[in-house]
Amino acid sequence: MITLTEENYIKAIYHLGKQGENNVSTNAIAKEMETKASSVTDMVKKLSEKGYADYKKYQGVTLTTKGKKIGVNVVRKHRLWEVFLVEKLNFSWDEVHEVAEQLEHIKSEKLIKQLDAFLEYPSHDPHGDPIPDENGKIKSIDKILLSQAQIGDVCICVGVNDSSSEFLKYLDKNRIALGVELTVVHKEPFDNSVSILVNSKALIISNMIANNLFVKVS
Amino acid sequence: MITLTEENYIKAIYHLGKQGENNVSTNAIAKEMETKASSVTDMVKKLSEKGYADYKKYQGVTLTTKGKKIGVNVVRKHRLWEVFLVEKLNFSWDEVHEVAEQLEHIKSEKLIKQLDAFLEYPSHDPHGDPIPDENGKIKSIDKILLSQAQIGDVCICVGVNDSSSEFLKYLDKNRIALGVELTVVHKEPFDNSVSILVNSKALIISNMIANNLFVKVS
DNA sequence: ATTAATTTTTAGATTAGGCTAAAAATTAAT
DNA sequence: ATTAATTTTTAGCCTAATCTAAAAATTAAT
Repeated sequence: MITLTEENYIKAIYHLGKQGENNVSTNAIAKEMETKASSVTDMVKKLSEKGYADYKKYQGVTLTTKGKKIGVNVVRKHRLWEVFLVEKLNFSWDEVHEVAEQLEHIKSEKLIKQLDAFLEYPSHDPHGDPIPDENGKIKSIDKILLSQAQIGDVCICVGVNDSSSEFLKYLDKNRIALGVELTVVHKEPFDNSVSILVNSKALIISNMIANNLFVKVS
Repeated sequence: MITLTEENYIKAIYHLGKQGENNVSTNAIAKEMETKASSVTDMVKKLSEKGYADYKKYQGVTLTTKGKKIGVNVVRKHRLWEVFLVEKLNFSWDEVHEVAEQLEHIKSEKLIKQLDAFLEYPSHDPHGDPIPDENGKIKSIDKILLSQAQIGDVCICVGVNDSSSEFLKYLDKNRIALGVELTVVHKEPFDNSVSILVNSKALIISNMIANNLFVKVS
């Protein structure tokens, strides 16, 4: 049996390794998990012994197939629950993370299968992130950061890079949501800010914002 | 902060003390929690220190107001989740317990408030047990065990005493569900079995079954 | 009212996970 | 190519929750 803590470490490694491909450093995991590097070393050894990860001293860690499977499944559960919270329980997209962090650890195949069906097999979570299918397959759409879009581009907002409450509330305040159309009017070279047209209103967006908003050019 | 284990002990004490009124013995808790008496002693001391229970050596334990509040809230969450699983995710009443045992520990006021609304404020769970309201108030209906009903009584099945999967499957097999009408035809003094009419069919029910089925005489 | 049986508590160990401080290895900088 | 800085690991200790075995208290039985 896998413990809650092990599952959380696997999730962290999964995210840091971009789907668990690259070597992930001890310090990176420590930062992500808000714990000390020494604790990470211990846990990473254990994950390695249990067959969830490959680890060599001082070389960082990668997930095994078995570990990746767990990682992607936690992500699947997290995102399905987020959809549930927003669609069925009227949570807003900046409120779901904390609760989904808890719900993602509930163990029941049937629960997730039925939840998926109940939600009508959603493809993306409320932040635009793709929901892996039951085999762990993720279909990603070709999205770019708003900061990469060209002047004149008409695009649809499809996701956020940062899903912190502060950022999401900023977007709400400016009536930017997934599915909303944006037109790039001007890009200021001095500070890399972007002037856009959204909901037929002009809006100037800082580089920081533009770097955290995913769009699809239409 | 209360730990998961503490919460589970409180729940056990709550149930054993019938809403936490009576003194509960160490051994009773050990049996309920499937653990050793010595572990119970340790935990009960801790609950007492933390103000969730009153405990005197060799005298058993009772919940404080603070402890009862937690106990009743766990029960509320457990039963609401059971309703969700049956009503929305097509679980059958014998499949919900295990999953609800996990879901009952999710911490989020808003989650439960919204879930309650989403389910349209159910008064009872799928086994006929009442769902405490957000203030912990439980409205109990006047139900009796089928074994207590008199010959000629026409009654409605309103709950189960034992909610083990085996018992519930027995009921399913015999088309007995909550809301179903039963007529008591005969009570056999020799073995205390009960002959009933259910769905216009005659059925003989053992004393053991009759002792685990709650009905309301109409 | 003693003795016997049962229940409960204590004492001491164990396991999971985490921490601090020091040592070892790696990487960066002169 | 050494020295310096950083990262990672080790060693030793801590807390929560558990266990076993033995001791103490309570309850039951003669």
